[in-house]
Amino acid sequence: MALADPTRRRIIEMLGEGALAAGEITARFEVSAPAISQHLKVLKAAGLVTVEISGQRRIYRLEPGGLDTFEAWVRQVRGFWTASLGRLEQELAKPGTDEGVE
Amino acid sequence: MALADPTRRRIIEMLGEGALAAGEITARFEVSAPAISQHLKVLKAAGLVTVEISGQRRIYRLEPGGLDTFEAWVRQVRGFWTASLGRLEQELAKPGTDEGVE
DNA sequence: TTCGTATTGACTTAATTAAGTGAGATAAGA
DNA sequence: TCTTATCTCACTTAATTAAGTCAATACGAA
Repeated sequence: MALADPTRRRIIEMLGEGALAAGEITARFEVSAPAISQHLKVLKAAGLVTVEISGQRRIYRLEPGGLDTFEAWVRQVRGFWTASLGRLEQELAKPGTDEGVE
Repeated sequence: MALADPTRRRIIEMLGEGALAAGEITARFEVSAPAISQHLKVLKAAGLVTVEISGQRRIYRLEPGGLDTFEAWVRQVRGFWTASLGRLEQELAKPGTDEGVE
């Protein structure tokens, strides 16, 4: 699941405040550039973010419909009144349920 | 010309003492990894070195016939008695003569 | 239950590709 | 001559792909 990982959720939160280049996202974490690159790949595959190539940079931004789709999915699975990302943590962390929002 | 650049000649000298992974070559210079990667690409295109992929590593070694071909070329161009790499420096450094040994 | 044995997933290291910069050479025009 | 425009080439930065490690989970057999 794309949002199972806390690092990916933090990326989504960051992008909520505005678009960022891959390198700017990496700078905000302690892990390596490839690690972030791989997270971004998952988020993109799940339809949660989009990329715009600008010269040497890759600008990542939130896909407007992406979180809506995710929210709808969450409601369906758990009921919308418990749809807190924090409380879903254990549920989402279960492996093998990785078909994502899309 | 593949051997016009002193960095590339130093790489060839290093490989003369045995095969090396790309990273080991990089470690012996002060420039960035991509810079070395690009030099290795030129040397490979000129038939002077070969690569063997070994897991995550790329092992570079001298192509046995490569320098022979180069030497023959040098003799043809300058006469074998003046075929010192040092004295050819200015000649080799001329741009636009980049068809190489091959 | 317990003990291998897979599988998953986040991560690192190794290396590369792609894009852009800057210095030196070349050539054409005023 | 001077100067301006173009080209080449070594280089850097930005980002990624590929390969491998490691810990946690899941799972079937003894």
